[in-house]
Amino acid sequence: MGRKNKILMEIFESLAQTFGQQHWWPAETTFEVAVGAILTQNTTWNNTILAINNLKTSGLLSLEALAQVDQSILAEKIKPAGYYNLKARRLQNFLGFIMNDLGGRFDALFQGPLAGLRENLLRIRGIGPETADKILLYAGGLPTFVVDAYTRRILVRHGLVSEDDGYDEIRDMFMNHLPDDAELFNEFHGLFVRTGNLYCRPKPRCQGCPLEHMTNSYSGEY
DNA sequence: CACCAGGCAAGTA
DNA sequence: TACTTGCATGGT
Repeated sequence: MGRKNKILMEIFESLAQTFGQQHWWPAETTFEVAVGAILTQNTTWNNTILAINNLKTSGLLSLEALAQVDQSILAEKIKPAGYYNLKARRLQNFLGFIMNDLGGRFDALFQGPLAGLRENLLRIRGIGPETADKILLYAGGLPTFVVDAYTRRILVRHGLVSEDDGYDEIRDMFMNHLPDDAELFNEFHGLFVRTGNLYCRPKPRCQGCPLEHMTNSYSGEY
């Protein structure tokens, strides 16, 4: 599949070798995945779990309950995830789309051509490209690539994308040079998150990164 | 104490 | 179009 494919697969193999299977995303249901995708926006996974657990113990983690609960009550429940007023609104925007536009059928989010499904999600206030791709890939099992802050930072530090490349450019790079494989995309993103968490912080703290040996393209920020 | 986290949208010029 | 700002809790 070309040179870019080789580089990307080398990165994937190197990380997979080091960290093994990630089997991301940890959740009991696909609905929980989608809710978690919104709650985790610009927030740590740990804080997201606290919020999800509050929803579970309050019996709010279902289509009907989440669609109907008072927004201020919802906000209180998800407080640990931060931006709670904003995210309560975003969750209910998402639920409104499912109830009003999909007739309450959550699975309809994933039925039809990928591009159209993604556009539908992007029209919802509070769902941007990363959240849309997370929902489609991790809840729907559809082959779309998730680009997050870690993915971007790792690629920039390896000189594979430029600082000002947009979300879709980076996503396209993966999708144009890798096979259309949801399992691969799923694992790849999980591995980027793991690597980013451990080794690729804003202030370079890259010692011991499994990708350290690919020094030919390092830009000197290491 | 300062800084940061798996974004996104609205406001400004 | 390009840049800035608000949103907020919890861990290091």
